[in-house]
Amino acid sequence: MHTTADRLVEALRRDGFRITRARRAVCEVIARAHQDHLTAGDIHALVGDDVIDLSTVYRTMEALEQASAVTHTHMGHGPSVYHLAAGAPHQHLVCSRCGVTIDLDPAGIESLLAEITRRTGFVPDPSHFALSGLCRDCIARS
Amino acid sequence: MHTTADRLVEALRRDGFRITRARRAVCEVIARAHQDHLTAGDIHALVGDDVIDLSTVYRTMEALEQASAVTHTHMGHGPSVYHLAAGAPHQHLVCSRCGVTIDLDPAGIESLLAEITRRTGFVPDPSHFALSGLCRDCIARS
DNA sequence: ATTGATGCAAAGCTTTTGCAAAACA
DNA sequence: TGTTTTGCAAAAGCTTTGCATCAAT
Repeated sequence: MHTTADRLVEALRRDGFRITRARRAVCEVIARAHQDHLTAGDIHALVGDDVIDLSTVYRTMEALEQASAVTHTHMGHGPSVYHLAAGAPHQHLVCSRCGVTIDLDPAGIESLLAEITRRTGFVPDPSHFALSGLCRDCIARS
Repeated sequence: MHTTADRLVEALRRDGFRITRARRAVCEVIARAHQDHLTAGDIHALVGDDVIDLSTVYRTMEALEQASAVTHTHMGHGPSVYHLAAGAPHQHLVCSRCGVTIDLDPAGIESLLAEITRRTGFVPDPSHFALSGLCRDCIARS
């Protein structure tokens, strides 16, 4: 039985990366919090600020992205967030007033993304940038 | 007959901002390049690096946004871009391979946005973040 | 033994801020 | 004159990089 961390480590190995203590630690942290969106700083703190360097976190995430094991999303202001590539990619909605983020299941917007492709030839990657706006609660409050 | 620059200056005045040489210069630059997406650095260079300070550009853009005369869009990597608020807001598509940006007529995505609102109560502001993906040419090349 | 990865420190890039001097109303 | 704005310089926040040392294969 493979844990998620093991699968991440395997992905790195498969892509020719060496397996180090730092990389294993990062894999364990992001596997454990696999539902969350973690910034490089979050990952650094979870591994332990004094255990590995922040630059090593960035380099490890770069390796994991190259191995197609994780992706990152730009959230506008603030830092980018990383999440596992496994599972359906989703669109992030971020409220410009209260900052809450919502993960939108891609199922319902696929045909609409296809419409963009039909008109422009452009194939969107909805998971790479968040979509800004106002959440239901902030609208209700205004 | 009012020029676009005059209209921007008026918007500032209407909002209680003082009209200074620096602000007038910024208004003229962004009015002249009204179709383009300019970064703060672009605007600074167009006004003249030695004419006003870059921080003044940022502060002027903040004032213009408060006056609802311009908006800014996050393009992911690179700096944010500013453009006139006049005219229909549009979705920016940015190619993650070649960097080209495409302005998508909002008519093409209204149904997508309405669908998101129907499901989540979230009202997206499509002009505030770009949408990443691959452009037609980069797809053809691969 | 080779090659790749790490830590550290420094820098890059975009954006923000504090403050005294200058400009506007 | 009274307040706002500017320039300058510095810093903040995120991310990248150079390089000598260390670890993995």
